[in-house]
Amino acid sequence: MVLNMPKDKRNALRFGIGEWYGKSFADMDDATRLAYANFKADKGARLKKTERERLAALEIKGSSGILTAKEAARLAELRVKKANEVAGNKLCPFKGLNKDAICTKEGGVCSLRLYEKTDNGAVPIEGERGSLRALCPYRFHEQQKIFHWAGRVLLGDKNPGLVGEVGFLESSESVDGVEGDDVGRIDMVLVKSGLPDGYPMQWAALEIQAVYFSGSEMGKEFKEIRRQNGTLTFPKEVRRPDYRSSGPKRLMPQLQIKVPTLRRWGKKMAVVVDRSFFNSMGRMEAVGDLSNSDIAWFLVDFEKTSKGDAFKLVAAEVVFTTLERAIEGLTGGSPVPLSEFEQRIAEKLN
DNA sequence: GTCCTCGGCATTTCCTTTGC
DNA sequence: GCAAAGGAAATGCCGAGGAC
Repeated sequence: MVLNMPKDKRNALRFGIGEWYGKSFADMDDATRLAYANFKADKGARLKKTERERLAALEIKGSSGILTAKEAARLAELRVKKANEVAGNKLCPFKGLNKDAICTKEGGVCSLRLYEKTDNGAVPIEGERGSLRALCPYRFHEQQKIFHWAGRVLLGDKNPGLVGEVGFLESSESVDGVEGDDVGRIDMVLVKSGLPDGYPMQWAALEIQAVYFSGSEMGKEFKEIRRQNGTLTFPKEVRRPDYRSSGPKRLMPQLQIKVPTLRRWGKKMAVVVDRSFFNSMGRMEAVGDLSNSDIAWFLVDFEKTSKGDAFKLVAAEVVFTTLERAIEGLTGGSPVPLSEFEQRIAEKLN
């Protein structure tokens, strides 16, 4: 951890942009860095979900040549809107499900990376400490590797069906709410394919957790990149992956709400994080086999083989845990003895 | 002064309902 | 079929405050 080193050394290390619109920040040329820093996405040109779905449906129907005049006009209109969307935005190379999918993350920073200050600017730290910290959940969608991986491990099917946003908790009637409203959703469900009709459905829930950052807004970094004409310089501001916000605050409540129900149903929860995220948590006692677990942690690395290559997502390791051990790990510490805690209270009273 | 945690507001995304 | 409006949940981000 950065803090566990001398202060002068700490000041020479900062987190900066790891990947920007899918490309390695350290390896891109100055002109590209400058162009990205100047880029402003045209949010107004983006298609709505219903428009996107309608376009896809009409394209399929149109390929068989049986569109009505009204449908053909609508298709032409949506194609123009799609072209405008692509022209006014950057593409995301990781959203594998949609062709020409655009990046919708403000600023387009996919991941952070640690840099060391040098006389001439900065160099990225290599090795484990220099690994990418994914900021955007779509970073994990690269070529849908994680879905193939999780499907194979949990369902014995490397090409499972994918379903998003499925409501699984309904509210009770209350003064301010109506009974039956969805109050909780599972982000993604992997469904085993190819089962005979009437055969019990086999599926697993999947959560992806990227890390948020804490520190100055990225806009200040973009401003500095413009000021330096795109050269690779040491990050202007201090930022760090905010594992406390991402783990105990975001991921832990999700697991506490969803896993008990999944456990009653005899289903597993897959959680996909990068290795740095997992290592930032407290130690989790693993169980030896999927059958004894509630949660399967799918840990990924981001590697590149040579300078200039894009980083590739690599399936690194699967760790099986119970919910209880996962909560202990996410909490990230062991309680102090009661006597020590009461001593601390006494010190604050004095 | 710097770093880290965490509370909470803002924004995004999605779903449902309604009316044309 | 489509768009607009409204609401809910999830996510993203900022900044205050405490520790060092």
